[in-house]
Formats: sequence, C-alpha cells, structure tokens
Amino acid sequence: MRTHAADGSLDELVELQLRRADLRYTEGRRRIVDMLASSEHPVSFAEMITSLPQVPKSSAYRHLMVLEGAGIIRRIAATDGFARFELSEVLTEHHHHLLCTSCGRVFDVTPSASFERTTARMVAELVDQFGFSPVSHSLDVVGHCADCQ
Amino acid sequence: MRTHAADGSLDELVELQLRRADLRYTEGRRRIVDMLASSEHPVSFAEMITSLPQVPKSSAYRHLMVLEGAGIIRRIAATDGFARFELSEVLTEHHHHLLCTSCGRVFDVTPSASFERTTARMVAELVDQFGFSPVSHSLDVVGHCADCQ
DNA sequence: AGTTGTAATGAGACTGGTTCTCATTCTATC
DNA sequence: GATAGAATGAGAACCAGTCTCATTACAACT
Ligand SMILES: [Mn+2]
Ligand SMILES: [Mn+2]
Ligand SMILES: [Zn+2]
Ligand SMILES: [Zn+2]
Repeated sequence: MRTHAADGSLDELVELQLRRADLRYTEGRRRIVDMLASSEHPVSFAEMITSLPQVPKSSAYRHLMVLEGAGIIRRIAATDGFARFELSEVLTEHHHHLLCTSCGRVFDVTPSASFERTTARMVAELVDQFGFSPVSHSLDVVGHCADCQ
Repeated sequence: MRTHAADGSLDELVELQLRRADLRYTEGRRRIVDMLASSEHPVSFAEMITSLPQVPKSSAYRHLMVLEGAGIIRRIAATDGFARFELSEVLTEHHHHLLCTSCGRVFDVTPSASFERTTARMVAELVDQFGFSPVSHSLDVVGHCADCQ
C-alpha cells in the first residue's frame, strides 16, 4: 500500500504526530515506518525483524506499541494467529483486506468511492441497534489467495 | 446469538457433522457446544474454562481445535489479542460483529436481507481484482460499546 | 460377551512469542 | 553544560497455547 502523502512529507507527518505525545521520531522507529511505507502488503513481526536486523527484538516490539498508540500504524489480526502491521489510514487511504487461510498472508484492496458510501450507510444501520459508537470499520474477505488455490 | 435450529436438533446436527469426520460427540465437546449455544455473545477461552470447570484446560484447547476443524465453531480475533468463539453460521445465522476497543467484548449484529445482498455484491467486486477465492466475509465495526462510552 | 483398533482424555512438561527489568545512553530544554 | 525525561538493548521472566504419554472410552467386529 503506497502512501498518498508525497514521499518527503510522510516523515514530517509522523514526526508531528509523535511530538504531539512527547515522543521522539528516532532511528529505530523511522526504520519501521519506512519499511511499512514501502511494503506492498501488511507485514508480520517475523518479516519485520528479518528485514531490519539492525533493530533489536525487544526494541522493535516497543516501537510497534508506541507507533500503534500514536495512531501511526495499525495492527491487523490475520488468520494464522500472527498480527500484521501497516501504516494507519490517516497516512495512506481507507481500504480493506483479503485474508488467506492457507498461507496467512493479508492483501490490501481499495474499494471505489461508491462502494464506501454504501458501506458507511450499512455501518450506521448496524450500530444504531446497539448504542455503539463506531470509530472504524473493516470489511475482510476470508478465503484463498491466487497462489494457494 | 441464538441458534435457529430447534433446541433438540442442534446436538443431532453437531453429532452428524462430527461423525462425518470419524469424530465423537463426547461429554467435554457437548459441554462446550451447549455453552456457546446459550451464550449471548462470543466467548473467550478464559470465560469458557471459568464457566466449565469440569473441562480440563488441555482438553478444552483440543476440543476447540476439533470443533473448529469440523466447522462447528468459529474463531474470532478480538482487539485484545484473545480469540473469541461462537457457533459457526451453519448452526446459527450469518451476522457481523461490533468490537469494543475499551473492554475487548464482541457483540453480534444481524443485518437485514437487503444489507447482505449489497455486501455480497461488494465482496465480489473486491475479490475480482485479485484472483482471490472467497469463503466468507466479515464486516466488523470497531469502536466503543454502550457500557464503555 | 469378548476382542481389537482407534479416538479421546488429562496431568504435566515444554515452547516460543511477547513483555518486563534495569542499567545505560540519548536528546530536548533551560 | 546541567537536568530531566525519553529511549535503548540484553537478557530474564512470563504465560497462552501446544505436546507428550500413559490411560480410558468407545465402536465395530466375531
Ligand atoms: Mn491494509
Ligand atoms: Mn458472532
Ligand atoms: Zn495464500
Ligand atoms: Zn466495551
């Protein structure tokens, strides 16, 4: 998932958002954000430390918690029990996921505008019955990816 | 979530489905199925062994795997990292979930028929772009429940 | 009823992903 | 450059979940 912010401005946006919470945009955190920004699909923790051997495990876990807490990244529960991570939608764009139950991978799919209008209406309908206050929604499709048929 | 099968027939349906895979519908498995059938919301493992102290932990985990494998129950990834379990949709009815990020609870919501027609159309649209073969979908709303506002 | 093969059970050991600890090192601000 | 709070990293600790293995229950046959 590409960012829709111009390449140069992503770092600035992240730094700003961290500053707001008295947090620093340090080397390790930058490495993780850059990695997620350039990844074609949501990334598992294992993939992450493999491709970023400079970042120690204990620190990487902490960075993920900090970045998630600051709303910079989002955690996705995949079908294999291992979470995946991606930039949050304020830094990319709203989209949905295809979850493969064979290999565990997660794929991004961006719906059309009319699609999203319909979804928003449906979410409102669901929530009304319950006094629930919605923050976000996710329409996940579970099945088998092209590689795993 | 109530079952739509008449009370008496649920056990028969489950037994049949297990038999098909040369599995037995034993005491412990029955306890878990009954518990899920009478529960108002998806149940975490902790809740489960608390309310079923007769079922040992190691057996309970195994029962859940067997029942999930046989398509009798479904595992839901909640926002707190702990899975929840419910009867699968062949035994209840298709529905969606409201996930509270404050308390971690999961609520069932049953959409209207027209709602589901629309959703099905949208899922087909998403999947086409990817050569992905869909098995099921889930439209989850993340936010705060009435208790946690 | 007895035999046999396979499924199921349960206590406890074990695993490995994740979190915690703590001593040390940065970094923003005064 | 002094100070305080944030960040770091190695390793210990934790604990949900899995595995092992000896035992028991069950179904299908003779
Ligand atoms: Mn995504
Ligand atoms: Mn449900
Ligand atoms: Zn796959
Ligand atoms: Zn709540």
